[in-house]
Amino acid sequence: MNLITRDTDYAVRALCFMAQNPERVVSVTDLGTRFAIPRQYLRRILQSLARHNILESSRGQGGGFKLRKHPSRILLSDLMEVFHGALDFTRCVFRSAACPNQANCPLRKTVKQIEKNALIELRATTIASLVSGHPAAKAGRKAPGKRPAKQRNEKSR
Amino acid sequence: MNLITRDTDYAVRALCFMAQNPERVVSVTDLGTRFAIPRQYLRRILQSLARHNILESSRGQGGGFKLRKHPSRILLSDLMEVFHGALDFTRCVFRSAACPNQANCPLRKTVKQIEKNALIELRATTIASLVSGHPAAKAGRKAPGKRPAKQRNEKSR
DNA sequence: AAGAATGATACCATTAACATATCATAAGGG
DNA sequence: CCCTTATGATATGTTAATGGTATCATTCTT
Repeated sequence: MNLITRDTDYAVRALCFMAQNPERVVSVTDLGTRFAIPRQYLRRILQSLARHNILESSRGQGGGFKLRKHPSRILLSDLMEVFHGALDFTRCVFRSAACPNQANCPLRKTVKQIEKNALIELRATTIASLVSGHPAAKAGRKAPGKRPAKQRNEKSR
Repeated sequence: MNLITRDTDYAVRALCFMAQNPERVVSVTDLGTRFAIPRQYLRRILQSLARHNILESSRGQGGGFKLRKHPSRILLSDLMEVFHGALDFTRCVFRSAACPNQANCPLRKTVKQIEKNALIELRATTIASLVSGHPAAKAGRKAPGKRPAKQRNEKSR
């Protein structure tokens, strides 16, 4: 029942740093020591972000990662989706055949609505807004930028 | 990252049935077959609710459970708290010493605010609102009733 | 006294979360 | 050219949360 998992948390820290140091290519080793994040773990996270076109990577000596997108185009919800797949607060419970009235289950409906509202806020939160300290927007504001085509997440393999 | 776990789901189904059949004492066996919920599992759930004064239980032949509170006084958030303890979407991640700037971490702040909004909606959702099909309230409405003293949840033992 | 119910609690299985290890490949500097 | 430093990909291990079962004790009704 935790909204933000460690993957997302670590990703945010790394991305915020990169947003504050654009152009610079940062290695996992650097970031790992800087934020006291387990090296291999952070590495897998950044590799995922690279696969999802959020980061750009370069190999070899002097290699590392840098942002591929503008910080205002990297949404908190994007990161969560990279690690968990499409956000769905009602996932397992209702998907199971156990629930007889899938279609008009009142609990399902309610939770879906709550999820929808939370999603609006998660989409309003970007790396740029986190860096600037502006508390993003209250629900209702439209997040900037076009939403690109859906991509596979790191679990579904 | 799932808001509603099976405990909560099963609890809601059982409580909704009881709300529609007040005065009636229902046994676990009855509810279990009625909703195709594993008997022992449901039993543990209802026992928890009884310990938390949401249900009233009677033992022996003809015994079972019935509501101790009016359905409008049973909040969805109450049920979630019974099974998970105080709701905290930012639990582990930020609690860990790993985060250097606990106090003014921008991600933490943002997620706290999102949590707060979700909580308002979870508190506006009651067994009564679920039964009636009225989609509870939009964020901002005050949930009815006084909040009783804090109780231990089922995990912290 | 028998049977049907809950109270309490111990136990087990599965899955998700968190983390590490390793082999392959690529780039740069001596 | 080879050594070092980096990522790409992926296999494996560990711990905690979730979902579920079993059992003994107690209580109430008949």
